Amino acid sequence: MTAIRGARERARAEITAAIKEEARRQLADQGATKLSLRAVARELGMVSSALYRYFPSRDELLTALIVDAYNAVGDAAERALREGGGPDAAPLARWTAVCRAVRGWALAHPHEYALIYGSPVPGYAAPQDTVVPASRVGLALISVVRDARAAGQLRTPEPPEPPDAAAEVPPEVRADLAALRARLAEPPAGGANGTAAQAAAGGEDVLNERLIAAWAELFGLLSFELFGQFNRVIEARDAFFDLAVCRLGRELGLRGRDRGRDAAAGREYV
Amino acid sequence: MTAIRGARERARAEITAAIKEEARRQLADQGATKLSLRAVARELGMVSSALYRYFPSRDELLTALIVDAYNAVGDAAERALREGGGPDAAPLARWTAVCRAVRGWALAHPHEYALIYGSPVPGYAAPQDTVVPASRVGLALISVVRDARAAGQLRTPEPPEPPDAAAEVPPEVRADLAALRARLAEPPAGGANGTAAQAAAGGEDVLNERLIAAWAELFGLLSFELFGQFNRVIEARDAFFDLAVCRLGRELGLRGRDRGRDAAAGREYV
DNA sequence: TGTACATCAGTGAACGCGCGTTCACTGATGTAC
DNA sequence: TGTACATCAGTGAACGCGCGTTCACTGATGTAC
Repeated sequence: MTAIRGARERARAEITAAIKEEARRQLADQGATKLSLRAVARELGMVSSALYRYFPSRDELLTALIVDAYNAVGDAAERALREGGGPDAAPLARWTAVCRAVRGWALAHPHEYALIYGSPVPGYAAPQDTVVPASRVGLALISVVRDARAAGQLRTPEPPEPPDAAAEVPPEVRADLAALRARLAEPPAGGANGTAAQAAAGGEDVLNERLIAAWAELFGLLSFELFGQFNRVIEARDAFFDLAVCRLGRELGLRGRDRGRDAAAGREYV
Repeated sequence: MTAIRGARERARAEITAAIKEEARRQLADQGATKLSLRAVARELGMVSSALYRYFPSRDELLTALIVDAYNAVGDAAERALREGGGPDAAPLARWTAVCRAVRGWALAHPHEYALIYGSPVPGYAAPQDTVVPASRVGLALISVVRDARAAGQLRTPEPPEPPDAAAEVPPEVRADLAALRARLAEPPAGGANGTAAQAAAGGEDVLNERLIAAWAELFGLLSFELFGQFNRVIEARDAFFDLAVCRLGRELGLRGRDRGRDAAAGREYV
């Protein structure tokens, strides 16, 4: 990756970008299924076969758009994590900042949202390249909770009332959660982190289940809003979303007031 | 609607049903966007133009499938409401029964699920006919809470801890919730129910916000499971779903144990 | 009960369209000596 | 610095496909008298 590249290489990068840009435009117009190589080429003043110099097939172009979309929403979430006050801000404020950033991106790019969080495109199988970008929003949400705990700003969830055996996290789920923790664990500083991790695990299962469910709820709210299920049900979309994610964060045990709730209503969503 | 109809009318109903059935089959194979009148006709041994005797366009056929899908999942939810023990069963058990029924249908009919809860089909605008069927699952969930309250089986939600002004339901959302309550209210038995409804409203807003958010979370969980977001994250799908909806129900204040949690793991979903 | 007419289901051909992908090709841009 | 060759971007035509929808038509099924 030299800073100065040959003219050919530069041209290639530019045209690749132009193709993706035009493809995104058509995506926003018509949705993923209507996206066609021919139409993109036509709009760019090229002949359709020329696109094959840049993308070996329509599916590869789609994959590139999917990766870009995951990265765009991931960027938005991570920016909110930093600019929402950094690790020192009130955890609840960070949580809602991330949620609002994701919603802001989704409202601004509904078809890209549908591309990655809606029905899978028929006949298209997501390749491995999408896995890491796809996880960025989830990781941002996890960061909020982690940082809060590190700062002693996390209440421990109250046991259910009345106590109920069904509230315990069953072993299969515990295994999933343990695998996740292992995957997310930073490389160990000391030697044996396995046992330490296991010791800490028991108390965390309930929290982690809530966190994953909150992650699903966030996108459930967005999908309902964007895909029309809230039509004739909830019209005060901004306020309802704020209220719901604020409650969610509080249920996770995040401390702090949700500063900026009013300020966010109008301008924060572009 | 006479019970005995002419042969023509009967044939018409049968063929209409056969068309929808074949269309559903293709939907399950390839998804909504690939559904084509020509392919349906071909499979039924008809010529493509013959379908226009039954559906004036592809969009009308799609609409019929959408309505059918909403009704199918609505049926499943309502059946669970009745067979999950009726109004006298423990509210939490009824709640999880409805949630599981919805999931069971979704897993059995993923493409129909995607048709109604996934990305909107581009260029297709859902007509008014879909509104009522689309609301049936939500109404079933509401019933659980209503019946529980009527039976004194509903805990009132605890105020947030620490008390937070942001936790109060803002006026715009209160207006939406009031409109919903009005729409759902049974015709008044006495004369002036307006004031009585208003009096009861204040205490209900928090509950109703949670209920709608729970509704969104239910489908957020299902969409994540069906659309692939849980891949490499949660593999114990049954157990995780049960755990999450059980907690959800408890957070709503529904009393009772979640009976049948173990029994449900394997067989209940078909 | 029988006949004359209207209604309807289904046919087959056609219109016009857009799509993804392949292939042999022409020039222009880069590279090695 | 100049020349010979290789690499690459883009062209234009073509293949083969499937789609939604229209239209004039043929028979069969129903209805009114």
